[in-house]
Amino acid sequence: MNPSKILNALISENLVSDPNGARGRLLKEAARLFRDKGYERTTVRDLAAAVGIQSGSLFHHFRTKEEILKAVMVETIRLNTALMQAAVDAAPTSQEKLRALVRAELESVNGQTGEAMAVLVFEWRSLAEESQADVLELRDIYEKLWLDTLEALRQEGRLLAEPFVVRRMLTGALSWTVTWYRPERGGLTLDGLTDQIMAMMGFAPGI
Amino acid sequence: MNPSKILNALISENLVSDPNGARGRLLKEAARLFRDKGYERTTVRDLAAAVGIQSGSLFHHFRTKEEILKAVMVETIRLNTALMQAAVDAAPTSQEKLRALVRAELESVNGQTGEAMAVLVFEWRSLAEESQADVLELRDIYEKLWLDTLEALRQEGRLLAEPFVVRRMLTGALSWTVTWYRPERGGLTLDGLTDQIMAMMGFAPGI
DNA sequence: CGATACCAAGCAAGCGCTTGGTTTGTAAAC
DNA sequence: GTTTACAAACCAAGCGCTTGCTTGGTATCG
Repeated sequence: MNPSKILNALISENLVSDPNGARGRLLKEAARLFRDKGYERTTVRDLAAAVGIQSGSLFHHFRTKEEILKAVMVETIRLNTALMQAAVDAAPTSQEKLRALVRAELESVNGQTGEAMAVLVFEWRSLAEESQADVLELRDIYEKLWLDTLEALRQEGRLLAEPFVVRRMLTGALSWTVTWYRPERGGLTLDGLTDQIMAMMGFAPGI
Repeated sequence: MNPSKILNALISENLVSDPNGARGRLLKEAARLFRDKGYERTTVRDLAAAVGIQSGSLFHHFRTKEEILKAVMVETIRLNTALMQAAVDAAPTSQEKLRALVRAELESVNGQTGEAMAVLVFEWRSLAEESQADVLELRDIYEKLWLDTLEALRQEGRLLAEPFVVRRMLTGALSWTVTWYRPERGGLTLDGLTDQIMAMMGFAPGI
C-alpha cells in the first residue's frame, strides 16, 4: 500500500478530510499558520483570510477556534498511524522495522504533513485538557508500533537501553529535526539522515 | 567549582539576576508561568500577580512583555553555559565529558532552571527576530562545548555518526525529557536516565 | 530632596465569536 | 424544463471582553 492509497482510504472512511474540500483546505492552511506563528498568535481573521472567506464564516464549519486545532491534530495522528503501520508491515526484520519507523516519522515531520506534525508537538499546551485526552488515546496506538519493535530488538540483544526510554528520546530527537533539517539546502537526504540516526544508536547501515 | 558558586559568580558580574532580588524573583515566576501556560497565554496581569504588584508596575522594570521573555532566555543560557563548561572541565576522558554534558543538560532541563529551559525550547517563536539573533549568539558558545567533545569521540572511533547531527538529535531528545521525565514519581533517577541515554548510543556505563 | 518603586485608573487596539440577512447549490414538484 | 423549496455556505457588521501598555500621582528610603 503506497502513501496516497492510504490517504484515499482514510478519506473515504471520513477519518481525514479531503485536502481539496473546503474543510481540508482550511485545516491545511491552519496547520501552516499554527506552525509559523503559533496557535495563539494566529487569529480567526488570519485563518479566514488564508482560505478567502470572512472570519465569521469560519464558525459555520467549526464551533470554536480550538476545534480547528484539535481537528488538525486528530487527522494528523490518524494519517500517520496508518503510514507507520504500513511501514512496519513492509519491513521483514526488527532492525529494518526500526529503520522504517524512523524514516517514516522523519517523513511525517519534514514532508507533506510536516506543518501539522509540528503543531502536534509545539502547540500541545494550547489544546484544552478534555481534547488532550482524546488525542492521547489516538497516540497510544501509534506508540505501540514503536514499543513492539524496540522490545523485539531488546530481546535480540541489539539494544542496550530500555525501549520506553529509547522511544521518548527518539520522539524528541525526531520532532526536533523540524527546527533544523532543511533537505532542500543540499547536504543530507532523508535516507542519509535516517542512516545517521541508526548509526548513532550503533546500527550500521545494511546489516 | 560547584553550581551555587558558579551562580554567585555570575550574579556578582551582573550577568544573571539575584533570585532573591525583585528582578530575579519576577524572572523566576515568569519562567514558571511561560512554561505552564505559554508566553502568549500569560498576561502581564498574571506576571504582576505572581510577584504581588500591579500590572502597570511591571513596566517600571521592563519596557515590554517581550523583554521579560528575552531576559529569561538570556540569563538561562548564561548560567547553563557556565555550568556546562565546569562539567566538561571536570571530566578527564571524552566519553566522561559527554556523559557530564548529558547529565548537566538533563539537570538544567529537569532541575532548578527547568522552567526557564523549557521556555527556551518551546517559546522560541514568541521572541521577536532581533532578539532571537542576540540569543543565538550566546547559544553558539554553549554548542561549541558539545561539538568539541563529540568530535573527539568521533576521532577516537567511538562514534559512528556525525557530531553535528548527534548534537541536534541530543538537543531534541534531552529537551523533550521535560515533557515526560518525572523523577519524583520514583523509577528512573537522573543518573539512571543518563546511563540509559549513553547506553542508547552504545556507551556502556563505566567504560 | 531626589531617585526608586509602586498604585489606581483607564485607553486604544485586537480578540473570539454572534447575529441577521443574502447567495449558492441541489433536487424534488409541477 | 421551469419553478419551488430548503439547507448549506457565506457576508457585513459589530458586541463584549481582554490585551499590552500609559499616565499621573503617591509612598518609601537613603
